Amino acid sequence: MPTPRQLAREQTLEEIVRLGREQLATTTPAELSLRALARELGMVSSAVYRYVKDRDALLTLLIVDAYDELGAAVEQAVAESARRSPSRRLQAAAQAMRTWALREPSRFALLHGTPVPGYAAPAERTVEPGTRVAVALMSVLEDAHRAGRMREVDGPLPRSLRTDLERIRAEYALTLPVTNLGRGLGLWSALVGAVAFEVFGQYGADTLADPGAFLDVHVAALADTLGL
Amino acid sequence: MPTPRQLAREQTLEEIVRLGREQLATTTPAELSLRALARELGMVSSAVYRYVKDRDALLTLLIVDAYDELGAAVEQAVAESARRSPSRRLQAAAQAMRTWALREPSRFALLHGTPVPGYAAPAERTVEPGTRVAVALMSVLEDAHRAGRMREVDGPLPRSLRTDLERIRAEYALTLPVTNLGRGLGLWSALVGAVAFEVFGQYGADTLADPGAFLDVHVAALADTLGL
DNA sequence: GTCTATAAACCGATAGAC
DNA sequence: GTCTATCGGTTTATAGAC
Repeated sequence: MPTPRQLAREQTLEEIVRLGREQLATTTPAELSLRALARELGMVSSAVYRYVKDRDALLTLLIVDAYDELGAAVEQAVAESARRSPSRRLQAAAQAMRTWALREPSRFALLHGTPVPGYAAPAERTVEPGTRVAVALMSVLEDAHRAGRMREVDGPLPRSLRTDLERIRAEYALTLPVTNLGRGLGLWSALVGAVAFEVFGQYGADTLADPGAFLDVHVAALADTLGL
Repeated sequence: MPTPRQLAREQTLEEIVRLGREQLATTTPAELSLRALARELGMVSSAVYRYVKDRDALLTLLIVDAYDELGAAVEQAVAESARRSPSRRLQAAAQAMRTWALREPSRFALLHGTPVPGYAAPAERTVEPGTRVAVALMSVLEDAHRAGRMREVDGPLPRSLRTDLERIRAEYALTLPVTNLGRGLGLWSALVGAVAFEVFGQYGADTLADPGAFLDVHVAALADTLGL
């Protein structure tokens, strides 16, 4: 039973996140300013501290918010493509990520760009949302494996890497071979890399007329290495 | 025939770049401060404007500097591994990039992290150094192709993508098939993505005990899609 | 080419009255 | 919970004397 007071507080917090997102549109995460936020809120600077402990807490709020939105977008793409081929599902996931990142470049940068010096995300709040995209990608691989649509890829793995992958496999109750899981992790970073290249403008201004089409081709090639 | 005046100026400019690099170690590119630079230089703030037009010019200086150093490191790895297999050469290039990025995380972030809002790199100064890594990677593929160690990968390419790739192929006087060139571009972004994941700490604190080993395995898989 | 001084902003964070 | 006032910094950039 939330008191009216708590409701108002909740609402203000949402407003803070909303305005924080807006602020990110024109500044870097490292330049986020509680004071500017207060201005927009129509509050005096010190009042904000009643809602947000300090600048780092605001950052955490925004990071979790962005991870959740990106994660939801990718999960939805994966769910909606459930009846298509694994390779197509990965393409759908990649395009969902790309679309979100192009619409929200600064929030994408908050997640995958330059870390804010001196800020360390609290693991207990950011790890779970931060892995949603990876988990969604792995679920595509896992589905493919269970449906017998994925061949085991070979290649000897260094011992420590095999150990790590086996731990992850157990943690998420996966059944696919660890070699494939390893490539899946590679896929994750490759996707983020490809999207970041486009969003951050590193391909060069007019190198690619249709980066979306390139991403599809790229993902198809990556799916191939995954035994799909 | 440089006058003593010009020599001194040159030296001061080098000092500015050196101190700018140091400043990047603790701040984000967007927070680079001409004033802090002046302090370190033992100059008064306004004096710096004699050497550097404004903050953006400093940024450009540092970006070109970083691109050149990273590019040289990767080129060296490619050159030194000339007699190894194409796949090994790509691994060497990837490790060179990783090593540089881990040693210079903030300069790596300057190149591949969050763009500075409001700053647009002048193409005529940054494009050439900015493509050195990509050119080095493509040279490995081109060498492999000419030595008959690369099979043509197939896969239909969308028209506009094929056109773009053919233009690039002509521009750099490459002979490898455009399909392979396309995957090469994908390799570039995938490498940057993988290194960024590690440098920016996105794999999670203790997910991988030996990220370097993972990168080798990852690159080997990518080389496979390249027909190597 | 270096200096002082200055304009005109900005920031995080806190104390303490109401 | 909100306010004023404040501490103790920070910045880009310019004008003008030397």
